[in-house]
Amino acid sequence: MTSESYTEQTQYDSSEIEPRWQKHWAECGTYQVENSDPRLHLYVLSMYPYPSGPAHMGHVRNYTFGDLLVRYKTMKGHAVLSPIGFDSFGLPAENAAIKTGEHPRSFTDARIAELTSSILKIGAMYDMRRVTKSHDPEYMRWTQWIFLKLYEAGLAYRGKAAVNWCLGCNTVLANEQVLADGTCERSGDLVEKRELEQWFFKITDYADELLTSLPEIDWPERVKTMQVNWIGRSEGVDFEMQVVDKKGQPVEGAKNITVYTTRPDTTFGMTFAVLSPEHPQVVDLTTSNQKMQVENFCEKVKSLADTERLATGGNPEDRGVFTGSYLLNPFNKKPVPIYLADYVIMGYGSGAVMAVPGEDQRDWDFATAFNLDIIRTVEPPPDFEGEAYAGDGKMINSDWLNGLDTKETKQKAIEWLEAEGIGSGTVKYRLRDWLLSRQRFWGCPIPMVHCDDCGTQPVAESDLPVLLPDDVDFLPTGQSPLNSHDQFLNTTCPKCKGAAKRETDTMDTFVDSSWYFLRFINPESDEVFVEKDDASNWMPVDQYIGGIEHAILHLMYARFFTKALSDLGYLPKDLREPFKALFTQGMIRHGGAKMSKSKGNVVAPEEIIEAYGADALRLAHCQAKPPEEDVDWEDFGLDGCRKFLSRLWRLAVPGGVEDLKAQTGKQTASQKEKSSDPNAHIQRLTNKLIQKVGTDFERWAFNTAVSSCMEFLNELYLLIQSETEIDRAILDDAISKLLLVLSPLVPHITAELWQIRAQGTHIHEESWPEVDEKFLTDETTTLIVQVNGKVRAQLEVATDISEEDAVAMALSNEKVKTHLNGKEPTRTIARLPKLVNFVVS
RNA sequence: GCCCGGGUGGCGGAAUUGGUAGACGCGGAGGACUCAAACUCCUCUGGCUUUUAGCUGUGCGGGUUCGAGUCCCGCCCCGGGCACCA
Repeated sequence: MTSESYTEQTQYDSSEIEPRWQKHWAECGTYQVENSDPRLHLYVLSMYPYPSGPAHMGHVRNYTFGDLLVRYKTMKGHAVLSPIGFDSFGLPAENAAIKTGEHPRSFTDARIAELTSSILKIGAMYDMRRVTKSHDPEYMRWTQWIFLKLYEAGLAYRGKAAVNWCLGCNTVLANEQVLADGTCERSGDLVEKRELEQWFFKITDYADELLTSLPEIDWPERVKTMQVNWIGRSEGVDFEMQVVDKKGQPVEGAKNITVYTTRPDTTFGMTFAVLSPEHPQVVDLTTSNQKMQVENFCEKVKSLADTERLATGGNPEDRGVFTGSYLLNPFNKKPVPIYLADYVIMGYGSGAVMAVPGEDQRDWDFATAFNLDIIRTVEPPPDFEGEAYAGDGKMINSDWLNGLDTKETKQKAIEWLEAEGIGSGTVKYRLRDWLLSRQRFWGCPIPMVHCDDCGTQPVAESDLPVLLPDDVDFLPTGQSPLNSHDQFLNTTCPKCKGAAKRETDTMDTFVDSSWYFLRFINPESDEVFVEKDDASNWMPVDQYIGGIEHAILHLMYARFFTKALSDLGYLPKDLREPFKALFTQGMIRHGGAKMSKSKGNVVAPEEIIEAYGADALRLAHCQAKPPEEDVDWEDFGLDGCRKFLSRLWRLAVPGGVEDLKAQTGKQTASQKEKSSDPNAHIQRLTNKLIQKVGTDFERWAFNTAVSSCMEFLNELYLLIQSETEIDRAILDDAISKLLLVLSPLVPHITAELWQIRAQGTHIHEESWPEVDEKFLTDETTTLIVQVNGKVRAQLEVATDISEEDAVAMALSNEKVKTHLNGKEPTRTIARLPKLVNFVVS
């Protein structure tokens, strides 16, 4: 076959090439790794997808980046663990069941099949032997086992609390799943507070470590900041105050009130105290003539929705009420009135605060409304008046603290309270325990049993997993069908063997996703959920990739699980963080809006793949924007990407070079400056390309990696079409290297070209090409000549030019002469071989 | 209010250490090929002007420096997170 006829016959046809290679990779197990692999282990993981059907563009973006990294790191000689699984429990399957009657299991299995098939069409490769699914009985068994271990350790408990109830989902939610406006993050429905008995994980035990170990992990700053905010650590002091009468005389039998403050330094300025209306001592503290008003106020607060209550603003007079009682300010021994206010909540600190209107704006507003004293204890800047001063400064009106600055006062005040035996420095967190019960069917059952005689008992390990029944009617009752399923419900008590009822709550699906990355390591084991030694070899995940939407929920929970399981001895002692590095890819929008069915702006990846090919789509994802930024579908240069691939094909296909060269006579030859030695030039460009693409891959700069490849290809086109004589071996080597560096990015076309160029090997078994340093050093470079900082000339000079020569050359340049205007430079700055700058006055 | 990002041509973006601002792609203009068109290939493409050249230009105002998109100070705008949390 002559080269001409080859190019004519084999056009670039992605729809033929891509499925063929995908099949080949799957059959050869190209991206399967063993735990015992002797190469350096690397764990690259994309976030556990919820199977909602065929992949959407967000998935494509995620898996394109992940796959690129897996392939690149494999070329670099690592054994890369690249698994995938499915977060297959959750509400959509159950809602569908209520609508159609189809069991969530078969519904979910069908969605998983769709998602798997479309992920493979992207050309993303995984070790498919390691697939896990949350709803798999074997997986459920270990989820329940972990629950029991946490329960034994006191890290899972049942407790009564005012919890978030989503009216749309008919279940409770974790604090993390409620948005700031009081709606459900999933359904958008209103969330209300209900007093219920629920299961919790004691994540607060780890509040401190979750915070302090953040600096050690390589995560985006903003994700870490979000976690810091969410944990909400504050340092302060708890101290007690005595209940007194108006004159400061102790009230017989009254219990002391504990307040929490972060500003003990300002205590001399406390002119009143405020309790939460839910505070247990409210009734005792209310005097008879204030009784009516207090009761009315508490009623009103109770009727307020959480969102209304937490809303700032409103009339301060309507937001509080006097109880009639007083507390003794221990610093100045003066009585201060006790008020109730809706903005003080029982769930934080002790539900009681000291009010220092001089240094707290909220207290200032309250004091103004109720005509209470305002005493400044920190000297505000001059001309500062009419509002609270929350900044630092010198202490005033504070007796023995006067004259000190804010910071040392704080310390002194805490020491004094501790010495007096009425208080101690404490640290508080905003983080609450993780509420994990869900009143829904399609989740992992909580393996507990309620016995009338023995109370709540854990299911025996040997009886795991507790499975979900198959014969279930899904009715729109708002009740989990488990509540009315006798066979599921009735069981025997693991302790007394008497009749007992099963727990009908299932686990939050975030429980499933808090340990799945561990299961990938030993997916087949029925002895352990993960082998400690293997976990030690693979964990932590070297590169985790996913969306910013999981910044708090999933990422915090998974960190908690890892720490807890490590402390309990089921994971290596030194494994304290699950994800060493995290990359959060940007979201995809379309026409400025989030892609959604209701907006009708969804772009189906499979259609794009049909029209342009998976390689073009992958390329477009990498090229359009830096991967961490949000990107609009309208900014995807699919045509440009497809064009690039066609140009690559034309060049690299056997006979392509000759074909291009044949056009030269008819074409306008390249206007670009011809290099004195085109062969050396190509070798230099080739080696620079390898280096550039490699470092760009490492630093997640896929957009510039693509640019460099395009630039390189353009340059080859020009060189071939110019009259220059090029050594064919050097040119072929350049093309081969281009294919190699592109192979993680566009795996199909490069595999095909590699094969038809008869390289004799499979490109995805090749190593990353070595950079030959000797080609990196340029002999000449462009020297910039500036006069007063403005560019006046560019000179081609030897890279090792001396300062003397450079300055002489620059001075003899006509343009430079013109701008020097006959004057002697007062100063000459030389940064060789890049720049010479003459300063003239 | 506090804490993170970010602001560069018509558009997406590049500039990795303070040293040619606008790489690469899209869009646009012109040309070659063609009977013609498409494809393909080549050239040009921040703005202004008196266009072989000059001036100007990276949200705004200052500053440091021989030199600032990059560093410092003060603002404006956009995106995100947290927020009566005591």
